[in-house]
Amino acid sequence: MKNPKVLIVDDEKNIRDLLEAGLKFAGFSVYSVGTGAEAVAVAEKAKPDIMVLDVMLPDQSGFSVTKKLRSMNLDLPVLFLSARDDRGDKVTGLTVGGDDYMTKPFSIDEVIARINAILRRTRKQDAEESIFEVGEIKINQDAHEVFVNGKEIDLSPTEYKLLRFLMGNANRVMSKDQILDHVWEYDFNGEQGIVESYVSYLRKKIDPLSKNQLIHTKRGVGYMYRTFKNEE
Amino acid sequence: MKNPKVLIVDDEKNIRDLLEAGLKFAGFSVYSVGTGAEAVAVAEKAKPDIMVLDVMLPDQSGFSVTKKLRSMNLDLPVLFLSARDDRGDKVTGLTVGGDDYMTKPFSIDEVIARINAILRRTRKQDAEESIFEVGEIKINQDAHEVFVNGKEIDLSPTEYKLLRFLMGNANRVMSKDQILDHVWEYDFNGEQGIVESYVSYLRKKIDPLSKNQLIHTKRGVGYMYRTFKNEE
DNA sequence: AAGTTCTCTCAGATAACACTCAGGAAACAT
DNA sequence: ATGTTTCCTGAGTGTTATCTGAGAGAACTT
Repeated sequence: MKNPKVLIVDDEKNIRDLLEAGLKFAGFSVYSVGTGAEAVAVAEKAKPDIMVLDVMLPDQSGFSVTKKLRSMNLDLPVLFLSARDDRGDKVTGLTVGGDDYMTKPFSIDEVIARINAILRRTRKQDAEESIFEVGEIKINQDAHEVFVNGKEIDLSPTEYKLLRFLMGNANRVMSKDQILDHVWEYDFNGEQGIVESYVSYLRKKIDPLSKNQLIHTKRGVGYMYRTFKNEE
Repeated sequence: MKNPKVLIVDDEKNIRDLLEAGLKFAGFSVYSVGTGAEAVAVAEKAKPDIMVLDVMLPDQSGFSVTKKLRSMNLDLPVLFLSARDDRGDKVTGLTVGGDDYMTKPFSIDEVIARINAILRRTRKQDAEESIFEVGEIKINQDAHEVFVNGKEIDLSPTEYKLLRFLMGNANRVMSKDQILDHVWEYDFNGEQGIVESYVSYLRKKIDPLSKNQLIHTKRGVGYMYRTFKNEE
């Protein structure tokens, strides 16, 4: 499948726009609605491959949306979103089969990663590996494992996300603001300094095992993961 | 048989939807009805391979449904569902032949496991063993026996389900929420702490007999059953 | 009826993590 | 060269995750 179709259902327009922009950029066809009723209508018409669904909607619960769809024989995997406080009241058994869910706030890249994981899992035929290899580093995204030239290194969740983001944009300078937007949660209000810190942590773990310098500083611009070395 | 057909009979729509979603994902063709009368009608027409049947239906008891079907020479195995309070009922007498039954609330994965067990039992020709082996651990699902490198260990039901779930998703990190959803009953509303406790119990029983560490903690992400050592 | 097993909760200890800050080094501009 | 900006990194702090043991209560055995 070339361009998987994603249906976003969330009543907060901020979040919807955020997701829409991020997912479009990641190569998905995006439909975006604010209510459960619209979701059912669009799902029926557009036949999306996956749905990103807020558990708490103004008109009905996300759970009832999936029920409605399933009763219409429109079976599609769901990535549920829930506010952190909804924790207790969530009806367990929500995530059957290949579904998954995450709590707000999230980072966009995390959403993309989970969507890809779900699509990979539900398309059983072409069960392509979740191996992501760029240059000297290989990431097993299912296992959250990172190998530098074959040797495993242990990264914290934030370090892992940062590395994945840089690798996903290899040979392209990413500004600290871009990194903050993608790697940190969408409501994070910190300074760019934290990016510097985490780049530092990453280097400390990667450099001892790498032949070339992999994470480059572009002073005044940002950072870049580089797979080859030419001049400079 | 590629896609066994399951007929779900339960008057509670929530449960029906839950089962439908879970069983569809598990690869079954699903028919779902809410009354005994419908059940008879659909069973006659669709010829399902197995029926999941609530003991207490609004129009008639589950028992009378099976009687009716058998009098019509439509013999199919049944997985009975009963509420916990129906305990005293003569449910035990109901299960003849390859039938089975379980009480609500259940975990979806348990339902799927039992359905597969029944189908395996009733299809005598390919009487393959229900051995499930991943890495150093082998599970006999019929006997509920677990062997670590050939030595049997004794697990409680919950420990067993947890291990089976992790093994079924080997080499993939499962979040505590996912584990809760799949291993615990559908209405369990407890905290993630219980997953930690049970992982701890499992390790205490497994680790003394295993060569490598099998259950890995991915801090901030979840747990993973691993079948290979990282090298390469 | 008494004992055992099992499930679940809770709480303390420990470790890991996220983040901030500040001094110093490096790159840049003038 | 000199001052300014930008970056690196170690130290420090508060927070969170994880592990584990103890114990209450339910359920099952004997």
